[in-house]
Amino acid sequence: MKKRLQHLIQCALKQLGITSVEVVVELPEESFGDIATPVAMSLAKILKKPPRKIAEDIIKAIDEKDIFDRIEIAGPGFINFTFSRTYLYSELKNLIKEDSLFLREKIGKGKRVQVEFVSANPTGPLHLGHGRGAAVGAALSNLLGAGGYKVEREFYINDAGRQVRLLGMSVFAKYKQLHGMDYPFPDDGYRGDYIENLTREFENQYKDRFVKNEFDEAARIVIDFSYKKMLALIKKDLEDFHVYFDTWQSERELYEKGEVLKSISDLRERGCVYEREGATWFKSTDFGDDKDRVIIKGDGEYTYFAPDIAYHRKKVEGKFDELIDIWGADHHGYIPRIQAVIQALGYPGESLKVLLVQMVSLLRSGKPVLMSKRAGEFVTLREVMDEVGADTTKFIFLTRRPDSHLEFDLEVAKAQSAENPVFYVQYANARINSIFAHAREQGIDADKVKDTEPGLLSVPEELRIIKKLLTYPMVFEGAVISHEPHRITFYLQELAGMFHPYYQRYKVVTDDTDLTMARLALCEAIRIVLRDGFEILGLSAPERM
RNA sequence: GCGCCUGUAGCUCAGUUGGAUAGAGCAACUGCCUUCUAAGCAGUGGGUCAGGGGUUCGAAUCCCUUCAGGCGCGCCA
Repeated sequence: MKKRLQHLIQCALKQLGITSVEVVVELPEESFGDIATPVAMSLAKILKKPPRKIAEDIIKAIDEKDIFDRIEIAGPGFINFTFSRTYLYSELKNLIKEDSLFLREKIGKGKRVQVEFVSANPTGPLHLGHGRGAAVGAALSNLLGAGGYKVEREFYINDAGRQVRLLGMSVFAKYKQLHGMDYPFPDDGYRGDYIENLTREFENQYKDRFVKNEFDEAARIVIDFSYKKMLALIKKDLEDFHVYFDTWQSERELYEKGEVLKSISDLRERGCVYEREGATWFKSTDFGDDKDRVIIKGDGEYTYFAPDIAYHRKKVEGKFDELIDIWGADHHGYIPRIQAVIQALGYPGESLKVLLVQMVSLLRSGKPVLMSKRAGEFVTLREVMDEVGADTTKFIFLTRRPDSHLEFDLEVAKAQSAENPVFYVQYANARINSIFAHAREQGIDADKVKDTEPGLLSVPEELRIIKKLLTYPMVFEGAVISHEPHRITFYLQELAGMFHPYYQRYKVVTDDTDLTMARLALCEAIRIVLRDGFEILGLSAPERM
């Protein structure tokens, strides 16, 4: 629809001797028309003519006027187009016939993109902030996949370094204590019920095998046991949240394969690494960072940054055309140094797009829920899923821009779980489903909707819905380009908001067979679009509610 | 102190990357189940788009500035 109009206007402009102008097309307020362009206004400056006069000339030069009912100039120089019914019907038929092919603009053209998200430390269960990252990352990945990209969803596992070691130490201390020994708990150790459970599981498997050992002697086994259990827990949480990954990149593997060493010597050869005060530094200030960063500490240990250099080196040197990292906004200060690494390796800093997902502040009845990881007190994604529901939780995340600060009130969310907009949208799908079931009971061959002529659809509600359906590809395209899945969410709410009143007012299945078929066709089209949206957003599409 | 994000209806948030009279859900109030599912529908009220300047045909949107909130500025991760 959009492309067709752009093409028509482009041709008209060519006739007027104007080329190389981008034709902006937008959806106006309904009373003005179905689709509009402000192009005459933006040409006013260049042509030094009044915009309304330019608009007139454009309209005169447009071919194929028959797909429109009206073309009008309005306001300061908008051109508003209203489609003819014939055109709407034929497009509706195409939609039903082509299904998702009709809906999804193939913008990616097979380009390979990697989306890395969640990447939570395997030291405990996922919390709500991870949930937001998961919902957004999954939806964005699905969106890009639908938009013609080849998408790889990656989870980076921090299975080396201090945090998993600390996890192991925490479990080890608890294990010793379990055996009645007085053993110091690490200062920054992990606490909480899940550590107790983990310790019991560990004891269950190894009995008293390590009671006489110091931590270092058992380190590898305790650490591995613990983080693997935690990782399994995380995987289970994600699975129940209906979020899936294609690859799991291990940090430890980067060490073991020598990638960390290699990437440092690579940077060294490029003259971007130096020694000072016993430490090894990366000269990130050469690439716009505000200070240089330590890679290897004075005590010979790697910083967190070191494997990240290797990791992102692997990314940029990999097979991907585009790279997207989704991070919590609290890591935003980390962007310049990672992009410095990328530039130091000879790639443009924009090779990596970092999408920041803002903080989630958790409330209960308006009061902040204080979360202390240290004390092991935090509300997990699982608790919220259990309390509020997975679809509802996701929907709350997907009705907001990623960069908006989110207040998640458990009580409100729970209260809304009955009234949540997600059900409103899913209910539309369920209703359509039962309409079809009913139609079949009446002996109607509902499978024929694909060949039905929708010409009998004539009430205003029907035409409005058809027009709405036909704008989906535009909304979809905008969502893909801007990396904003939430646009789909809002669209679905609007579509459902048209369907429910229609349902209330008109019966689909009546004695009039032809009209019934036409209306079933409309329902089928709505269902196709709803399901497409659900699929992208990672929401379930219940057949009945 | 510096950097990033945010500020839109009582509350939670959209606003098609600069377009026309700023929208939705919740909350409040009034009605609607003998009908393909009432998780629904019809209706009412609700705004100094944080404040102030600027850019232009046109600003919630872009620039400057003030205020308010969040986050970040380690040889932590």
